[in-house]
Amino acid sequence: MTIKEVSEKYNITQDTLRYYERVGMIPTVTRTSGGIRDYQPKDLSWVELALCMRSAGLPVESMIEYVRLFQQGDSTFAARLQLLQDQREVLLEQRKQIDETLDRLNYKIARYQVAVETGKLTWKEE
Amino acid sequence: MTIKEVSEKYNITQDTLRYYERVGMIPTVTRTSGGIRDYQPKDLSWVELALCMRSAGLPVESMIEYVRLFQQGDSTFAARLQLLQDQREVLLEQRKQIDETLDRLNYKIARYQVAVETGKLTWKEE
DNA sequence: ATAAAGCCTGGAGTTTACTCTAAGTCAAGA
DNA sequence: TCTTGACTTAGAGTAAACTCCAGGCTTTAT
Repeated sequence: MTIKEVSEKYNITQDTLRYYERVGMIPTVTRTSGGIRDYQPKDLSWVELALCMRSAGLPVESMIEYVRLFQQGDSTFAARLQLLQDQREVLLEQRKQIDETLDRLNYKIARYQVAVETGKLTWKEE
Repeated sequence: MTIKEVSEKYNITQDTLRYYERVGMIPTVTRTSGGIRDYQPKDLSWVELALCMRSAGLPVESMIEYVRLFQQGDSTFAARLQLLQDQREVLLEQRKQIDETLDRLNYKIARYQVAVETGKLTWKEE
């Protein structure tokens, strides 16, 4: 699969795909004899994992570290487990923040709906 | 309340408080006759709102726009409501992404826990 | 065979959200 | 009054994550 096809499949730019590879967020992608990227299923699964992590807001650096550990082989199982658990904690905390903000937004939205209908505020400022 | 006290209360730097004010993410803070910031309850509630939005990852720019609308007065109720609803959509989507990533992380964590115990992988790569 | 399109690398540029610095002002204690 | 420490602004600097560009290969279609 060419980089163009992959970029269209996942709706990201080719530059981003090259960037992910360059910084080590995914391992080196399979190449043709001419040096052109030819994404194999294994390469795609790394791209998918990287996109999944990034879409949740996890830092590129964590993914780089995970790939680094992966490439060091089976002796890094425990370290990889720890890294994944740490990232899970980050996400749980992030989700908590989002839920708190959603509560606040919902409250304000409800008040503004009344304000829009009646033309006046039912609370003091902000 | 001095900027030092506010920064300690919310655990952010004084620089960040000044930055939020400078870019218009919160309205101008009350000053003493000498020009020094003296946060009033109303100023604090703006700081709180700003921090709440930022902690959920919402962009500074959205908050700036909200403050801008707020300062234009009662004619902007509908626009403010729309803005808040848009931000809610962003957060709901973000939470969805986080939940998907959490599912993936939990799956990998479970497998690595087995791998750490047995010393070998129970799946193919990545 | 050659032009055009697509891909390559290395490196520079951009955006967002701070963070730091410099040079100066204000305020409380000796 | 003077000094010391906190505060002020304007502007420069930084980190993260892309994004763009130049100059040069590779492949495909004519």
